[in-house]
Amino acid sequence: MKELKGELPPLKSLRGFEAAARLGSVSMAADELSLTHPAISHQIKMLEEHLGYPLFERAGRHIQLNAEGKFYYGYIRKALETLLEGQEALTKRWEERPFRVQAYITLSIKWLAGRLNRFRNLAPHIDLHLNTSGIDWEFDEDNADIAIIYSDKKIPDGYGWTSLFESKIFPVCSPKLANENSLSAVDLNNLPLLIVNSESDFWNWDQWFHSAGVAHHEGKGNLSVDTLAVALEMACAGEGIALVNGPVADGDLASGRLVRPINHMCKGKGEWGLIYQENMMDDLRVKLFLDWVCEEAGNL
Amino acid sequence: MKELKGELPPLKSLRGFEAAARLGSVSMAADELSLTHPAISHQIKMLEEHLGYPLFERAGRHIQLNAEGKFYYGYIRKALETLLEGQEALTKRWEERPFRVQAYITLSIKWLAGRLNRFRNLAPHIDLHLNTSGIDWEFDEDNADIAIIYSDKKIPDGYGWTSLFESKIFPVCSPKLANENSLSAVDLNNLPLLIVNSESDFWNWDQWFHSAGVAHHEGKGNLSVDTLAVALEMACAGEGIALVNGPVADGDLASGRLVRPINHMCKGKGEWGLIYQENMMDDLRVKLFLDWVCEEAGNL
DNA sequence: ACAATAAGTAAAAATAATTTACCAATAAGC
DNA sequence: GCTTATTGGTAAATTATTTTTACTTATTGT
Repeated sequence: MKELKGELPPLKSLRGFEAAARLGSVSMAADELSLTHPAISHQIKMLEEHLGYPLFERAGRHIQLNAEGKFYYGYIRKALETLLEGQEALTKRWEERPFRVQAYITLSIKWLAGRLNRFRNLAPHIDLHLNTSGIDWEFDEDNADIAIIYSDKKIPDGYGWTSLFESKIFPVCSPKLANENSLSAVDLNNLPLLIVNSESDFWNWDQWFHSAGVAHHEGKGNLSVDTLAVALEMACAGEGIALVNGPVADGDLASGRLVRPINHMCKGKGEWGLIYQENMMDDLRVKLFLDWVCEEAGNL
Repeated sequence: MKELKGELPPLKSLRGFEAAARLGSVSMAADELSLTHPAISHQIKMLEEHLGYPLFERAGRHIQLNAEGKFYYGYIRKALETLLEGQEALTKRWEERPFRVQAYITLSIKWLAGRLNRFRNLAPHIDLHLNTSGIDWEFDEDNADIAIIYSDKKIPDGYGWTSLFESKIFPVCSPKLANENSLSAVDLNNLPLLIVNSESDFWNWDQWFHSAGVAHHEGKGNLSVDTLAVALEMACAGEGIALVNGPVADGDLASGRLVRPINHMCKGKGEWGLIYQENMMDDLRVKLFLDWVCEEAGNL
């Protein structure tokens, strides 16, 4: 796109010119724009001086556009209308822009997926984009407006945090596997564990065994997967024991697809919550989503 | 036309936004507009604050329009282009606007009409409008840019005056009438005089007779007309004697259609000249016309 | 002729824009 | 890997612009 060539008129004077031209009166224009009449008079003078010739006929105590003024008015009016139109269209576009929610894939499948229809009923005008593919464990503020994450770090300045679930770490497996085997923590070492290939899962298993007073020695027949969602599905299928942190197994426990073979539970270092940039609190959609998630989490 | 509704953006910031958006750089925009980069930075900030959301993505030390910014840019660009386009069209229109010349009907017929083609050759781009129908004896500044008039008044402030012809008052008639009659001023009282129904013509006859040392007594067979041009035509036809002031009979005297029955001539109170508003001297067309008329009048 | 209304003008006041001087972040060069 | 140059952002100070106040002129209506 090329550079604009030509000297633009004094832009501030355009409003005054438009109003005075339309109303045929300096005083009325001043009233409309909440200014005094000399201000309008001066604005018109500036514009006429910029152009080099008059736009109004001063007949007695009234002013009226002359032929050139009438001709010019059309352009000014169009330009100002374009500005307002653009602003309006932009605002509409802004209000309809996607609302980007970031959540881990497992939480999305096991907790969000079954609930999101309720949010969409609540706020059908919001164009929600759920982003689960983020490689990042942390809040990706460039690609999300809000995120549900598990964090054990201090929330940096400029970010808001709303707690959702406390960290509850416990093993789950299929009812069949639980019934066929004994129920002490030590015995888990002899069953196939479904290990998720992440630092936090390694830490969680260690922590759980440690808090149960049992040494965690790498058992045989363990399976490593890269997503908890997969591990849970395998647990349902009786392939082994998965360790969950938070609400991701709640649905399967309620339906009986999974059970807790041992009641022991420990806490992780962090907690589940919603994270967002503080200035996003002005955004109505953030407020709505935040309240809704809290309600769903039973955390009012 | 209805009032513009909606709050316009800070108009001064539009130029800065346009340049920065187009160039993708605050500094380059500042260079283009001969400002410093904080000025552009501030303009952009004003615009973003007015809208309530950002238009640029700040990635490191570079800026780039975001999706909304790109969308908005189209409108801003269009509005600014409309302003420039209007200005250009207006200037063109202004330069091509009619050049309005006021002249008495008789001078127009007897002096201007035969010469004007030369001016049109000289300045073919000028859209000359000759106005002779003005009832006014004086300069009608609302309807003319320049006028050729006879004036015996002081030229008011704010007006320019250029002398053309001195006042020369003398009688004319057809050669036939002149040859058939005696040639003394007294005798004119006995011939049919063609009196133009205007104060100045009454005064001219009186003045002429008085300066010739003859009493002017209302003769018989006089004819009153309302335009000197008609009186001159009647004089050509031998109907009587007309009195002229200035160059209006020069053409007919040269061609022999009219003669001066008596050589006596007197002066009126004023002179012929060009009158115009002083600020019109900036107008090239006024200068051109003025010079041309002076040349035609042999008054260089 | 007089008051009332509208617009123009000039100086003062108020407001807005720009610059200067600084900082922070990034990219490039050694 | 450290330094340097470039780019953008910020805040206070300066400068420029806009607006107002107070007054004048001109016209309209009574």
